[in-house]
Amino acid sequence: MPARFVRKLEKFGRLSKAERQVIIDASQNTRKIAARKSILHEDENAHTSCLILSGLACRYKIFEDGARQIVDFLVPGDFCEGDANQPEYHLGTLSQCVIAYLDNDVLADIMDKYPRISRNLWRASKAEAAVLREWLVNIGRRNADKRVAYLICELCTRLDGSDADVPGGCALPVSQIELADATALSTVHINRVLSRLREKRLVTLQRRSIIIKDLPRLKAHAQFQDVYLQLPKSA
Amino acid sequence: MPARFVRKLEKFGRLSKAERQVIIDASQNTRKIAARKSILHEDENAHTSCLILSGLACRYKIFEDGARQIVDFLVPGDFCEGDANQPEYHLGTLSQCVIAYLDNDVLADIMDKYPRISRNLWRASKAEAAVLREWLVNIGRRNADKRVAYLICELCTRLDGSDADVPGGCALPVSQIELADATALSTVHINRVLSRLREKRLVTLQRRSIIIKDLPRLKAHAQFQDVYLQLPKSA
DNA sequence: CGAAAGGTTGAAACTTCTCAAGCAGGGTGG
DNA sequence: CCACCCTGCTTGAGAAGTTTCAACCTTTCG
Repeated sequence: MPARFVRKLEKFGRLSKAERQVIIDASQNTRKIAARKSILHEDENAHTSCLILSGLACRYKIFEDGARQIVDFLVPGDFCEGDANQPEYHLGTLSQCVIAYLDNDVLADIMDKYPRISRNLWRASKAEAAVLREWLVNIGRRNADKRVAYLICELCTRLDGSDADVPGGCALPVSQIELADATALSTVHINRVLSRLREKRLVTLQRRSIIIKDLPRLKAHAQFQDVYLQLPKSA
Repeated sequence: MPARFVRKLEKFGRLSKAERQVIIDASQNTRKIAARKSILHEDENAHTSCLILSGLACRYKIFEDGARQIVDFLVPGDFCEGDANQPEYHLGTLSQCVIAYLDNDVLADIMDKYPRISRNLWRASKAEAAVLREWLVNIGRRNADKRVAYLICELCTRLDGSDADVPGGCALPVSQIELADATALSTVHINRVLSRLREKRLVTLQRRSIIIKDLPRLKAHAQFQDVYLQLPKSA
């Protein structure tokens, strides 16, 4: 595995480095997936887990009318799997991703062999729940401007360091449509919100990506506190 | 422990009955808590877990201006704990509750002794995340009428059987203010939504509680699907 | 070169919120 | 026992935020 993947994984794992390595070693295959593709095929959904090695992915729900709600972003180091109990939810890539796949049976064996893995998967899952709660509050109680700024801060923080091109900030491979799907706003309104953020020189826009050059300033503007992300203290 | 607690626990546990029993046996103490009280004192937050034996509780975030967002309900059988990484979040009761408390150190010992417990806590946590995703979608994408109906359906389903007074339905010990806090709507608007539901004879209102006599009809109205709750198939 | 996808802008409509006032019930102290 | 108060519920009217619709522009890609 290329060194840069490992570097990324160390920064933001919800599992420890050693635990991720166990999963990577047991992985049956690693695939490179293009942007905007499904991560799990229909038939894999119920019995396959995966570990994001690079790129940006998300979990989303599709409604009958085609509307979409993104409910979580997945960054390098995140462990995820399909859920047969949420059949309308899917995992998909936003940028090109490299993903390690693992059959759930193999995962069960690993958990038998390394009891700490299941305990730490529990911890990781609790961390995921903390992020979900924060999204809930964000969508439920913050107005459009703060909501968008807050979400950008979260994503940028979780991706921190994985973007060599923008030191101290990052380029998010997210279109305005996708940002609307994640914040539960219309694309038209997202566009107006981003225009205001651009006027304040907090973000720069490019087709299909959002560039943040001064993350600390955006965090101050969004009143963003990152405790809930449970980052390593050294960061 | 009274038999009715056990009966309730069997219906809706996210942990299996046996696992809950292990936790109950290890519990240092069980307390009866009045309605609208905090479940964990400030100093317990970081090192105490609990298991709801009866009653209805919730997790919520308090904002500086006093506003509140309820992010989850806790029903009998649910396992929960404080989270030092989300200092603005709290656990509180809505009705009178009986709760078993457990020190996290003791929980760690249990997990060493019964490896399956940690694996199933992981499963339980994933189930909790599924509920959170559904709340996110509910608040993000449904209009006030559907949102309220949907949430009532979820809560009623999770509480199913614990209300002997309303066979086939239930009485939710939730005020309009609390429902507003959970759905991210204003109390004024909740009142108007509930008036419409009452006109359609889908709910009956009492001071500080909402009574559903015909849950199947309300579910049809809200287009509520309960797969995500992962109920036992026998139900 | 044309088509498709993403972004931008304006105007009107709609949902929900806020403010404000009043009502109803339950509990408490005199 | 009554008066009062506090909390929760109800209703109206205006304001605010967000969506929808529609048109057009820009970039990318085949």
